Amino acid sequence: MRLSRSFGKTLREAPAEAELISHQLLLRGDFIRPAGAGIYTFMPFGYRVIRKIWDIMAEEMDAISGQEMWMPNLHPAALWQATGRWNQVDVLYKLKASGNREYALSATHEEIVVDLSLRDIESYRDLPRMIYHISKKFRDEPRPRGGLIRLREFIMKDAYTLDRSEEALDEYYPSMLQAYTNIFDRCGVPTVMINADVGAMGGKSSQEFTVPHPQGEDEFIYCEDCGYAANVEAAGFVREGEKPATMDELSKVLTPDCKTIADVAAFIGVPTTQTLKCVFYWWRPNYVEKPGEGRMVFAMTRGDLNINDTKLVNAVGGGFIRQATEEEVRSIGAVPGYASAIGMTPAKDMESPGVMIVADESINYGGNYVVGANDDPYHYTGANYGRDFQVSRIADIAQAATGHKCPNCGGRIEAKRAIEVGHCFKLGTRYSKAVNATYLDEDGQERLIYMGSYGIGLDRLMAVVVELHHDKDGIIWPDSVAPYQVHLVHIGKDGDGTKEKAEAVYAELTAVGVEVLYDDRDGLGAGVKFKDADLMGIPWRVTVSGRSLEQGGAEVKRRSESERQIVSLDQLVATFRS
RNA sequence: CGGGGCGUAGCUCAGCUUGGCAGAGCGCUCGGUUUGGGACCGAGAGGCCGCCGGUUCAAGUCCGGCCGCCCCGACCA
Repeated sequence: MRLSRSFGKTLREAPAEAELISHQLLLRGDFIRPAGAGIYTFMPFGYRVIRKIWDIMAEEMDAISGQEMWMPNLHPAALWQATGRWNQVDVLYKLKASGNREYALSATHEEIVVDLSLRDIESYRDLPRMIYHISKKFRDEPRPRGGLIRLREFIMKDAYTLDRSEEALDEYYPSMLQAYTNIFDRCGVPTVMINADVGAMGGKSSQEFTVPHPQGEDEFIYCEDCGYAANVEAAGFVREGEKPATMDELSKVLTPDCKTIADVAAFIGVPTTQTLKCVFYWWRPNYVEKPGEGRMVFAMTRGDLNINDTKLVNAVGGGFIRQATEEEVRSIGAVPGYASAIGMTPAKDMESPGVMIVADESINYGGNYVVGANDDPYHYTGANYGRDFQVSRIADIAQAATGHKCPNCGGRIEAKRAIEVGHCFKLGTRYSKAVNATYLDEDGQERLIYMGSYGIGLDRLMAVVVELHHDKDGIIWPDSVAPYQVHLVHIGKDGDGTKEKAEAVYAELTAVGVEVLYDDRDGLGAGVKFKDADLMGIPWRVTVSGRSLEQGGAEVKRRSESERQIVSLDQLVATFRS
C-alpha cells in the first residue's frame, strides 16, 4: 500500500480524552476513530490488525475441530424470551420495528446457537460439535471507557460447544483452554487464567483470561506461594480470628456521631474485627424492576470485611440487587448507621416472611461484637451470634483482599487489577433446558444437550497488545498482528534517482507476497516519515535514500531495536521472503 | 444512576474572573528554500464559540434548561 493513497492521517498530538496509552497511540496512528462513546470506526490499518487477530483465532479454533460460521446480529425477541433472558440481561439493546415486532441486538449468541441445535442436533451421533464466529456484539454499557477496553459495539470471537454430557465437555474443555492460551501467546499477550463468577451467563463454572494491568477494571486475587488465582467475585479466603472464651453481657451504650465502623470501633476502643457491618439491599428476580416485586436482603460481615455483591447474589440464589433506600431500610425496623439483626426474625428462605439475613462466615470467627442498636445513637457491646441474634443463612459473601489467607495454601494473597481478554463458560444445560434442546442417546433416551461458550474481544485484545508493546515513540506491533511486515521509507529529492530504486524495492517485495506499506509521499522530510513509521509500529523499516544507496543498498531496521544495517538491494527479497 | 471535569478551527489549547472586532501553535492550500528524526520564509483558506431559551444597547463570556464527551464510583456476559 502506498501511503500517498492511504485514507486517513496520523496525529501529532492525541485528543485530550484519551487516557490509556493504547487509546492515545491507536488514535494518533489513525488505527481507530471514535463515532460516539464506546463506538469506533476501524480505519484501514486498524482493520488489518483485526484481520490478523481474526486469522490467528480461526486457525486455533479450526485446529480443535471448530467450524467458523456467521450468525445474525438482529435477534428476534422470541429467541431471548425463550431462554428467559429478554428481561434478565441488563445491557441488552432492544428495538421495536414496524408492527409489533421486537428485536434485540446481538449482545451474545447463545440464543442463536441453542435455537440452531433444535433442528441440527438430533442424535448422539451429532455430538460433540464446536462452532464459532467472529462478529459484532452490542451492549448498552453504562460507562464505556479506555478507548477499546470497554465498548458498546465491539468485535467478538465466540465459540460454542455442544456435548452429550458434563463428562464429555470436561474432556474437551482443556483443549479449548489451551487454544486460548495459544491465541494470546501468538498475539504477544501473556495471560493469567483465573476462576471467575458465571454472572448473568449462567452455568457451572468459568475461567477468565486476564492481563494484569494497573488500569484494568477486573480485580482478581493472586497467591504468590501457590499460584491460586481467582476473580474477587469468586475468590475464597480463610477467615481468621477466634470466638472469645466467654460471652460478655449485652449492653447498650451511647455512641454519638458514630455512623461508620471506623468511628464506632475507635469510640468504643475495639478493633474493627470486633464489630459487625450491616448493609442493606433490595433484591428482585429480574433486571427490570417492577413495583412491589422483590424483597429486602440484610447482609452482614465482620466489620473488617466488605460485602461482595456478586457473592451475595449467588448466596440468595441469583437475581439482581441494588442498594436499599433509607425508607426501605427503616421498613424492616433497622436504623441506618445503627443497624443490626438484634430483635429481628430471620426469614427461612426467599419465599418466607421475616427478614432475609445473610451473614458472612466471618461472624463465626469472633464474638462480643459491637453492633448497632437500631436506635440512634446507640450501639450494643457484647453481642454474640446465636445468643443475641439469628440469621437466615451463613455464606461466603465477603470480598477477599490483600493480606488475607490463601484458601489453597494458607499463604498471603494479593488483590490485583487486570483486563479481561477472554472468558470460557461451562454453561451446562442452562440454555438447552430453556428451549428443550435434546438428543437421543444410544438407549433411545432423550437427553439435554450440554453447552459451553467461549469468548474473546478482538478490539480489546488489540488494545492490550498496544498496552504491552509500545515505547515513547509509538506502537511496536508483534509480527503476528502487525498491519504490514515492512514499512518502506523513501527519502530523496526529485531527480536524484532514489525514487526509482524505492519503487523497484516496493514492486519486488510486493511481488513475493511481503506486506509492504510504502511511504512514497513527496516533499516530506526524513523526520516526518521516521516519526510516522515509529508511531505506526510496523516491525521492519526499510529506508531507501541517497545515503543508504551510497552505503550499498537499503537501510534495514527492526522497530523494536536501535541497530540499523545496510542490505544490498538484490538481497532484500531474500531477507523478507519467509 | 451518584461525584468530578470538559465542550471555542481537523488536533492541542488561550480568551470567560471583570460582557465590547473570534485568537495562537500544529495540521491544511499556494509560492519559494530545504531533504536522515515532526525544517524554514512568505501568502492564504478554515468558526452555528455543543444546542435551546433568558438577561443586556451588546453574550464565546452572565443566568436557566438540555445534549454530548472524559475520569472515579455503582454496574459489567
